This record gives sequence, C-alpha cells and structure tokens, in this order.
Amino acid sequence: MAKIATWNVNSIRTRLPHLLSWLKESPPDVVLLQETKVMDDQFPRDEIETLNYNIALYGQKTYNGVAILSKFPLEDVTTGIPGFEDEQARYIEAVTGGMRVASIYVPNGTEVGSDKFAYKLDFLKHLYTHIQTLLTYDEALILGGDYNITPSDEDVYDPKEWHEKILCSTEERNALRSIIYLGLTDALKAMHPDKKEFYTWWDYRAGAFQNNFGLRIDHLLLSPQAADCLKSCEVDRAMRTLEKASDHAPVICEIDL
DNA sequence: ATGGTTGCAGCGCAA
Repeated sequence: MAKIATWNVNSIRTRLPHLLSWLKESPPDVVLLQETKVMDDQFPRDEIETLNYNIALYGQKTYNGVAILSKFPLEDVTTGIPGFEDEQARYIEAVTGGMRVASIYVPNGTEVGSDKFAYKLDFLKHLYTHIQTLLTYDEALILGGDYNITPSDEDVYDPKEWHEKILCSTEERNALRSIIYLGLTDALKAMHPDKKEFYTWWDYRAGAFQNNFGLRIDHLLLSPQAADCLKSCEVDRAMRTLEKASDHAPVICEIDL
C-alpha cells in the first residue's frame, strides 16, 4: 500500500519543523509539495534525506516552488508543463514507486477578469493538453496539488459570498471540470461523496479555521489505473491546528497497486 | 469589513 500526500506548505523553511514531525509520525511514501518559496540550493535537503526520502525540486525565490519527496527512487524528473513558456515554478513530474506523479501549483488568479486570471486560465489550458498526453501512457498517474479551484459550491463554506469570485468562478470551474472529464478521479470526492464542509484551505484572517470558513482547493486527481486501486483519502486537519500552521492542510490517499 | 493575516524581503506584494 502506497501513501501519497499533497500539501501546500506556504514556505518550506518556515514549515520545516511541522513537515519533519509529520514525516516522522505518519510518513507518506510520496509527498507533493507546493509553495516551497525557496531556491533549490537553499532547500533543506539534509533534514529530509535523513528520513530516507529522495527529493526532486523546482524552486524559485520568494514565490511558488514545487517539490516531490519519495521513499522510492525518483526517475524521469521533468519541470514545467511541456510546451508552456512559464518563468514561474509551478509544475514538477516524476516516475516513482511504479507511479507517475506530479506536484502542481495552479496560479491563484487574484481576481476574475484580471491579467493574473488570464494567466491562470492559460496555465490550465496547457495543463489540460499535457494531461491528455499523460493519459495515453495508461499508467497509475497521480496529479496532486493546490489547484486553487473549488470544483463546486459544495466545496465552499459560503457559496453566496463566494459566488463568481476567484477560486469559485464558472470559468475556472469549467477548466478544472474539463481536466477531470479527461478521465481522472477526484480521490477525496470518490471516497467521501456525501461529506459536507470538507475543506483543505482556510484563510489566516478573521478566525476562518476556528469557524471552519474553508474551501476545498487542494486535490489528488487519479488516472483510471490509480483510481482502481484507491483505498482511502483524507484531509489531515490536525496540521492546520498547529501554531504557525500552513493555511493549507495535507490531502492524503492510499493506493494498493 | 477594499478589512483581516502570513511570508517574503526589507515595508509593498502575493496569497
């Protein structure tokens, strides 16, 4: 049984104590990290390698940055979406433990209709094309990350307040739905089809976590070969309760290949 | 509540 997690850490250096204790207490086999916010030469490799993880990095100063940690050897590592010119470090892919995995940090978009929103849609368009190609490989494929999109109003604590706002607009939801309809399974939704108020991100402001004012924007999307072997998927809310927590909680699935 | 908080770099910007 392989355990695969995705987690937006919001700075690997600030979150390192939480990451290390989490890796010690309930070690996933594969960890897909987003928003590491550090250049590769400053990534805290030694502390993580000591816990028997291999590491693949695509970092950037101050913003963005993605990484893959794996108990298995990491092969065929690629960075960036093929065919998409992007100076921001938001995509890394590798083959590990009999699976192909990717850690994806979709642009936030800031505001519907803005230049950054256009960039978000462009990123999603190229991601769609790349996933089309990946699905022809007929592999166990796990696309984890901060997609910065709620699939539906069920994934929003206050759909009226968020109606057509960023992370919830029809246009970006359609882009995500198109990607899923290529043949992917939303692992958390598949394991908990009727669960309500099931979120992965809570704003730091205004006591959002304490009030469970959250959104579900972090996803593990699985190819049919991976989905057939899916045994569980959960949100690790406990990580969001800690002092100096990331604003995102990890999403973890178990796959019995 | 065009507010609120966090992380970064170095006090404005992105989220």
